[in-house]
Amino acid sequence: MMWVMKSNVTSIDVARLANVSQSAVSRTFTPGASVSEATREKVMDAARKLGYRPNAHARSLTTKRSRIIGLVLSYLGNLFHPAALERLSKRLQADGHHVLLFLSDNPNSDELVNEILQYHVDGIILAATTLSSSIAQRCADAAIPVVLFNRVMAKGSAGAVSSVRSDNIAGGRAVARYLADSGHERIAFIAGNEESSTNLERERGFREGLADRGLRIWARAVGNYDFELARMATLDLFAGKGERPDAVFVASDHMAFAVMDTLRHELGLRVPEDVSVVGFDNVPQAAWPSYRLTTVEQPLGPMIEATVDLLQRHLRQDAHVGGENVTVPGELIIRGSVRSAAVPSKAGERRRRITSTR
Amino acid sequence: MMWVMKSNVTSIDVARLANVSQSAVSRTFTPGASVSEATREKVMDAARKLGYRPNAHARSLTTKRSRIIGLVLSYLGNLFHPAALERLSKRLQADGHHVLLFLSDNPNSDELVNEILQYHVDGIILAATTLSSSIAQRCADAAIPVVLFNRVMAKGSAGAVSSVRSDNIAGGRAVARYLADSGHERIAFIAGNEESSTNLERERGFREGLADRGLRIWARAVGNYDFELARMATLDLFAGKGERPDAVFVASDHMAFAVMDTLRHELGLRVPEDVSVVGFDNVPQAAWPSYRLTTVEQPLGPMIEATVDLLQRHLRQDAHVGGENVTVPGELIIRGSVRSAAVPSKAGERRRRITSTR
DNA sequence: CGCTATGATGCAAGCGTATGCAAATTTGTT
DNA sequence: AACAAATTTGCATACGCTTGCATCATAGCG
Repeated sequence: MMWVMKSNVTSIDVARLANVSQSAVSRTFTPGASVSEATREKVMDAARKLGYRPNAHARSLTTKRSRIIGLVLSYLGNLFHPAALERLSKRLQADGHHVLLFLSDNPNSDELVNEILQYHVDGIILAATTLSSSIAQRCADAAIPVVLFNRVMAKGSAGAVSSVRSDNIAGGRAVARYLADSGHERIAFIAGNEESSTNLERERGFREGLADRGLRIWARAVGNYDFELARMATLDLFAGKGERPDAVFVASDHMAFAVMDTLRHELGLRVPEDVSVVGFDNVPQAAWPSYRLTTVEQPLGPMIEATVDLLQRHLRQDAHVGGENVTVPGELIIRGSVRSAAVPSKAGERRRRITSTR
Repeated sequence: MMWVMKSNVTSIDVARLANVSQSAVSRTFTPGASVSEATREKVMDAARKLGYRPNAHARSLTTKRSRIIGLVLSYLGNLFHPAALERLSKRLQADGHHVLLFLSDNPNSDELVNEILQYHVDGIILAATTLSSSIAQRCADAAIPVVLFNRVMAKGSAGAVSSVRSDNIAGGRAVARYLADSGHERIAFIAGNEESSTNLERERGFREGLADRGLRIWARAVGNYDFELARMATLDLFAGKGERPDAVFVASDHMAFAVMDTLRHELGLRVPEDVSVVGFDNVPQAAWPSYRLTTVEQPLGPMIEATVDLLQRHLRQDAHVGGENVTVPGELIIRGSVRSAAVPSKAGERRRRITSTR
């Protein structure tokens, strides 16, 4: 077994050893090809002896499929991203795909597009909130399917780019109603990246929800999905000596942690007694006892499934399928960061279905 | 500019349009090849017009270098991993490499090795704490350089596999001394994965450090680098009605958060007043106000540099360089989770150089 | 037993690029 | 102006694999 460690073992070597043609070797390693059981075994034996593995580059050169998916992220600091990355990656691997990872916060991504396309990836998943949409368009132009994860195209020509996201609008609205219904009046909002579709939608839903209850955003600041900036935003919002917010809706859990920490440890305020905090994403840390953050779930499982499904569908049909936008419903996860009549038991949490946007 | 979106533009198409040979095209895109300025421009023009990008697969078929690095991780739940992944990935990209990501907690990784090797990656970075060492060996046998990140080979034949880690032994020892010197007597240890080299070394250094001060581990439990298991371990350690630990050294920050949360929110104990907690890694969250965790730094910057450097060196010399083991020194980051005479100011932290192992 | 489906096999032509070699061109030198 | 040296260019082949096509062996059927 694998005595030879010459790493450039080719199908020809195997063929020679097995006394068959090179095609036979190729066929044994091509699922669904026509090979008799006899030769298949001869080939496998020889292959094992030589430590042969088909060369993926040569293969994709002829088949024009690389079984590689390009995955683009901006950074992993926001805890939602590693979680998404991990599950996406494992899911794709399970499907026989492989993930070429691109980490880039540089929206001027001519470079990026080039490098991705050089590898003739079968598809691209764009999970970078901040990347310009033009990159998506350029990839789609190159006739390779693109699906936006957790974001949508700014507007205009959709091309062949699809998207998957949770229902940010409904989520924002649910938060607004929940906060209003539990008696809050001076409700602040801390935005993420103001350009991002996620923030836009969450804020919009939030505004609408407040309006439904005859309220409006009482104060607003921008945290740009960053921990430190969220801290500054909090200090801003609570700076004056006069009236202060009695609740803050934060556009991401990651920022919400900063907000809670700042409130508690810098401003000496209690959460939720003095001020309520709600986040968005439901990252694992939101359930940690230090935070017990009430938040809107982004249902990773369904989002991943939808993403992979879209990709698969694009791959099967060389017919140019138009872009499709999937919205997955989430739930409001009620933990302990909001003051309300009925506080859930110490470590418990309640889940509340979010009614669809319209 | 790029009117044509036929994606299979080849160097031949470009050659035709530019009135040169295919070789000329190839040469313009090969740094260091011999092309006159005149033809280079003709080629570039044509290439731009057609939207040409060299096919990476074809290229690596002939050059036998893919500019792809395989990066293997087990999971991203432990916050040290995403941080490492992000910086590694960006560093490699900056070097013109690309990252093929493999997420796998399955140590029976015949599959994994196969899939990696099919892509003829230029090198492999193994950052999965739990993966069996045999996989490293098998890759090294295939004559492709392997560097272990944040872990070392169990033992035995080193082959061409190198490793980079921080000085876990010195770190563990520094914690022991620090805890002892600040007056703790009943010092507990919560282990990570007991097989992992990181845990082995940290625990060993810790034991040695305690011995230096005439102490020994007062109680011990296993958290297996998992949040929930660390919680259980904590409950275990503090179960009895009698004497309890007055300090806990936890083998990773990620588990340390669980420990602090459990101590504070389930057991009603104060940190650091009632019990001190020290972690390992210095992940970003360790600095968050809710935790202010005293911990041992794993200096990501230097570790990344060392890793990339090793890789580069292996790539340059086709001569089979033997394995090299790099150990990067870290520092003890003193924040607020340890009771001591001099508590650092509210938000501050002190850094203390760790003297080398020997 | 002969004839036709059916499946297994081999041949050879690509897939898109890099590169050694020889020819052609430019440059430099006297 | 003539020749040597240096540089640029094109030709042709190789990289390792897949796949259409033709051939061959086998089995199925009347």
